Amino acid sequence: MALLIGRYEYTLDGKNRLAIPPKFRAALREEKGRSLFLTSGLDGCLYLFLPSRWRRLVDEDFASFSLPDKEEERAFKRKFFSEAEEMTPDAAGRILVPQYLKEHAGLRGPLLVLGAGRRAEIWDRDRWNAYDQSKVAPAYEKAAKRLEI
Amino acid sequence: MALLIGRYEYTLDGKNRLAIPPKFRAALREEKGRSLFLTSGLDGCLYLFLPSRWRRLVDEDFASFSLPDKEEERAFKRKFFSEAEEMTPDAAGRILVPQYLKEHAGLRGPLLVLGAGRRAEIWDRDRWNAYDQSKVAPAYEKAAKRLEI
DNA sequence: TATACTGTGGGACATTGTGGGAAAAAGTAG
DNA sequence: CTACTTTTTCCCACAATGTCCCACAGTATA
Repeated sequence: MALLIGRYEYTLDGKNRLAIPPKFRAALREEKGRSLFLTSGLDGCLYLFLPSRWRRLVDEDFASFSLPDKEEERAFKRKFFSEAEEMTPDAAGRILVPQYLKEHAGLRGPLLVLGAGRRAEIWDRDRWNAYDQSKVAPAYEKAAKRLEI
Repeated sequence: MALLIGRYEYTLDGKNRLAIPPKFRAALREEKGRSLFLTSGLDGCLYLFLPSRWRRLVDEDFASFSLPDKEEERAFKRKFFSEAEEMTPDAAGRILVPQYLKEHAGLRGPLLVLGAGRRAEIWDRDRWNAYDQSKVAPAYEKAAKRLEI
């Protein structure tokens, strides 16, 4: 599977449509399926998966996943599946962001679509900046030093 | 069998009819049978199964299911079958929710139909929100990190 | 400069959610 | 069994939403 990298800035139009970066569209064309999978992510963003990654997630990771507490496991699986959507980009390469996911990620103004390796992430730009300052920047320096980049 | 995912908001009309999300109807059309199976679910919701999943549940999972305490097993199976209904959507894609199931799930105001993988679930929206806050949110982050999504 | 592509907007059409009425079926009382 | 009432099923209606298609200005590419 292609690695998703890069940073792209878009806006949600009046109909809650979001453009997918051309490079990610190209990656999608290389895949077997035609649709992307959009879910609510951690730290207030949305996750976007290519079909191959989504299938692996569901068929392997998820199928064998269990928690000691069955009630917790049920709760997790409920949330995971109920806040996931299969979206096929329209002719202009856009997907539709459902209202509840828009709210989850606090999408108001300009958005960022970030490559994040095996997935992409969608952030409200302001929220990303705040998160970047408070969490990413400090961690990044520390980690980069350990890696000796 | 198709995975059922996504979140959809509806209301029960005056005749206790509930719309089925178009995507789930499409999944039903792919199946051999024409009807959905509705049962009382855990944690105060209703479960909704596609024909193929229901058959597997009854023929395999259920047939081989046993409890050490035979009386408990009998009680469970009684409840399971007696609170299950076979519902065929009408021309507008709605099913009829029996009174006792409506009460089991506390369906009063707006409802949610949630994709939950191999089944769908029907929740009173307020009840889901309470459940989400108290059970799902705490478990979610922990589990998502373990999965390394 | 010309060409292709991208991001964004908007209109036309189809589908959906929801309500209600008529017909059929089931139940009840005499 | 008959006459009447209630419930259920089926069909139609329609506003509102969603989907699909085309448009166009701006940018990058050749």
